[in-house]
Amino acid sequence: MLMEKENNTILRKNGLKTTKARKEIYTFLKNTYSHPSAFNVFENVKKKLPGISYATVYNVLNIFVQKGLIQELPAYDNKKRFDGNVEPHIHLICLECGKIEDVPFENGKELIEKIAKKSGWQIKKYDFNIYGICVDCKNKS
Amino acid sequence: MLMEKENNTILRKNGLKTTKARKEIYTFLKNTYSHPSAFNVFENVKKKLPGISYATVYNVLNIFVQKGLIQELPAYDNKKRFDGNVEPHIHLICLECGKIEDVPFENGKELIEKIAKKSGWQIKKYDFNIYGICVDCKNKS
DNA sequence: TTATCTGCAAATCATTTGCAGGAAC
DNA sequence: GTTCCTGCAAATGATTTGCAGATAA
Repeated sequence: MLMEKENNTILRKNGLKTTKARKEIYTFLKNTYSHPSAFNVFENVKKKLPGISYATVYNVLNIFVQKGLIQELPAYDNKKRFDGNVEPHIHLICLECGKIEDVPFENGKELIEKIAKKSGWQIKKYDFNIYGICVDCKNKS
Repeated sequence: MLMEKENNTILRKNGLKTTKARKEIYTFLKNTYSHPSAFNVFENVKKKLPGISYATVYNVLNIFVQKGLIQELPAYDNKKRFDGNVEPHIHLICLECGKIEDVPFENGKELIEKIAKKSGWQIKKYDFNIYGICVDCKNKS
C-alpha cells in the first residue's frame, strides 16, 4: 500500500499540486491490478471523495499519462484502460469477462532493440495485448 | 491488385451478399498498407461509390472483422484502424505523423504458445503496437 | 496573492441503431 | 418473393472543454 507521504512527493516532483483528487486517483491506480477504465476509477475514487467530478477524473488521468506516472491501454472496446504499472509488460485480455492480467515480457527489450535497429525508427514505448479466454471462463463453459 | 472475381467468391464463401459497398471496401482494404480509420475508408470508397453512407462503411467493416476477413486495431487515439492484412504481425506507429508500418513478428508464434501454456488461457489473437518516431519524422527534426 | 485545480454543464466526436426502401439471390 | 443490405437521421456513449469559484503554494 502506498503511503500518503511518498505519494505527495511524487506528485510534487512532477510539478503537480497535491490535491485530494490526485492523491486518491494515484493511490487507487498504484494499488490495483484491475486495469480500470476512467469510469471504474471514478466509481472507486468516489467512495473516498463523494463530490469528485467525472471530468476531474479524466483531467487527472490525462495529466498522469502525460507525466508518465501511469500508462494508458488502447481501447479495444471503445474504453481506454489505465495501468499504474509503468514497467513494459504484456496484457492478457479475456474476450469473455474483460479481465486483464499482466505477463512479463521476457526478451522484450532485445526484441524492441532489434526492431529499432532494423526499421530505423526511434522507439518510445509499446503495448502488447493478447486476447483469449481466461482460465475461469474456460472452466465455466 | 485484387480481381473482381476472387473478391466475389470470398464474400459468398463467408455467407455475405456481394454488394457494391462490400466489394469496394474489401478491395480498398486489401490493396492498401495505410491502416485506414473508418473515415479514411469512407473517403476513399466514396470516390468509387459517391452515394455510400458512413453507416454502411461501419456496418461492412464490422461484418468483415467478425468474419475474420480483416482485423481491427485498438484505438490508441480514439479512432479504430482497419487492416486488410490478417497475418499476425507487429505495428510500428509514428507518434508524430500517425503513419503505421507492418513488421513481421519472428518467433511470435512460439512466444504466444509459451504464454498460453504458462497462463492456462486459450489465446485467440494478439496485437502488438510499437510507438515511436518514424524515419521521415526523425529526419525532419 | 497567484497560479493551478475542480466541478458543472454543455460540446464534441466516433460509432451504433432503427427503420423504410432497395438490391441480391 | 424473401431475405438481407443500404442510406438516412437520430441516438448513444466516451471523452473533452469553457468557465467561474475554490484551493494549494
